[in-house]
Amino acid sequence: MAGEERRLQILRVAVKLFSERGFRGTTTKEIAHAAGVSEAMVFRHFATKEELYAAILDHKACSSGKFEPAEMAADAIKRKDDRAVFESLALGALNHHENDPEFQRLLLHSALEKHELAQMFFDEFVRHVYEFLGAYIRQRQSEGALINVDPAIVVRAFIGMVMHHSLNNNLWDPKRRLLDISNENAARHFTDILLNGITTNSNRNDKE
Amino acid sequence: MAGEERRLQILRVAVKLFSERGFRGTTTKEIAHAAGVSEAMVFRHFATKEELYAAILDHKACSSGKFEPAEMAADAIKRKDDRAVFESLALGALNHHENDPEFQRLLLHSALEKHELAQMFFDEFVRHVYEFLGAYIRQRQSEGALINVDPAIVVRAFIGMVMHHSLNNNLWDPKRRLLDISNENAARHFTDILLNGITTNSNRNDKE
DNA sequence: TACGGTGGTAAGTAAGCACTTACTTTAAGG
DNA sequence: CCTTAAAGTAAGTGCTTACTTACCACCGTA
Repeated sequence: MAGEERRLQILRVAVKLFSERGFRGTTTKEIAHAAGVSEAMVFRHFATKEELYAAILDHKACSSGKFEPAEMAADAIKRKDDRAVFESLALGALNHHENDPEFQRLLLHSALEKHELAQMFFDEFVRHVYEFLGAYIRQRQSEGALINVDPAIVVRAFIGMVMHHSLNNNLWDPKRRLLDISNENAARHFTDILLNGITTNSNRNDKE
Repeated sequence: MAGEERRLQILRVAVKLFSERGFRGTTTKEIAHAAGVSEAMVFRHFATKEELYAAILDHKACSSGKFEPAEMAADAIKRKDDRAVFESLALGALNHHENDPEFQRLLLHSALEKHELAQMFFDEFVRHVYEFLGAYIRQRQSEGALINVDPAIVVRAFIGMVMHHSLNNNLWDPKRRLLDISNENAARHFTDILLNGITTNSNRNDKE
C-alpha cells in the first residue's frame, strides 16, 4: 500500500478509537492492530501519539472550516425568514452530528483533557457562530421583529437546545428512550419554541 | 488519622483528580500523593482503582438522590405559576453545577468511558426529571395554559438551554467570554424564551 | 544485475502502571 | 508495661506503554 494511502487509513481507524476511548484510553498497539500493520508503521507516519491525535483534531476541526451557513440558511437570511433561518441551521447541525457522531465525542474527550486544539476549535468555530447569529438577531431586533434580549443569550439558548439534543442522541440516550423524533421535527419544534414560546395566546393575553 | 476519616479524605482528593483527568488519566500514585499517604494505603481502603471510582460515582449520584424539586419549585407548582416553576428549577440546576463543577466533569468522563454508573445515573435521575416536568406540562396543557407540543420536546428544549449553559461555563468557556451573566439572569431569560419566545407581539400578530 | 529507496516487521527498551508483600510505627486497654 | 490491632510505609512484581532499532522484501531503474 502506498504511503499516503496508509497514512489516511491509520488516521481513519485512529479517529474511531480515539473517539470511543479518548486519548489516554487508546494504545498505539490497538491503532496499529486495527489498521492491520505493526506499531512501527504508525510511528513512521506520525512521530508521536500526540502528533497523531493533533493531526486528527486538526483534520476534523479544519474540515469543518470556518462557520459558513448552508445554502438554505443563507437564502433564508436574505429573505429575512426567521423561522427558516433558525430551522435550517438547527437541521444542519443535527444532521452533521448524526452523520459524524465521532466528531462530538472526540471534541468532548479533548475538551475534558484540556487539549489546546479543542479550545482552538471552540474559540474559532463557536465564536463565529455567535457573531454570525448574533448579528442577524441584532438586525431583526432593530427592525422590530424580535424582542430586545441580549443576542448572545438567544444564541446560547438556541444552540443549547440543538446541541443538548445531539448530545442526548449520541451519548446519553442513544436508544432514544426519552425522546425519539426525527431531526426535521426537532429542528422545527426547537425553532417554534424559540420564536413563539409554549404559552398559549389566550393565556399570554390574560397576563398582559 | 482514623480509618473512616482517611477513607473520606482519599475519596475527596480522588474526586478532584478523576474529575480533572478522568479514570485512565489519573494514577493511583497521584491519588496517594495528593492525599499525603503511600499508595498501599489507597489499596487498603479500596481493593481496586475501579472500586474507588465506582464509590465516587455512587456517592456523587446518590447524594443527589432521586429528583426532588426544591421547595421554591414545589410551591410554584401548587400555585401553577409556570414562570416560577421553570425559573426556580433552572436556577437550582445552574447553582448546583456552579457549586459542584466536578460533578458535571465526572459524569461526562464516565459517560464517554461508558461506565455503567453514568448510565445508571442518567436512567434514574434524568428520567425522573422528564417524567416530573412532563406531567406538569401535560397538566397545564389540558388547562389550556400551554400549547400542545409533546412535553418531552419541551423538557428537552428547556433542559438543553440550562445544561448547555452550565457546560459552557464549566468546560468550554470558563472565562465566559461569549456570555457572562448571573445564574439568576440566565434562569430568567431561558424561562422567558421558553414561555414566550423571542418574536415581538406585533410581528407575531402580523403573521397570524 | 547491482542498487537504492520505500513499505514493512520482530524484537527490543526504559519508563510507568495497578497492585502486593513484608515490614515498622502508633496508640488504646487491661 | 506489655499486648495487640490498626495505621502506615519502602520496596518490590509483573505487565503495559510509547517509542526504537536493526533488519527484511520488494520493485523500478541504470
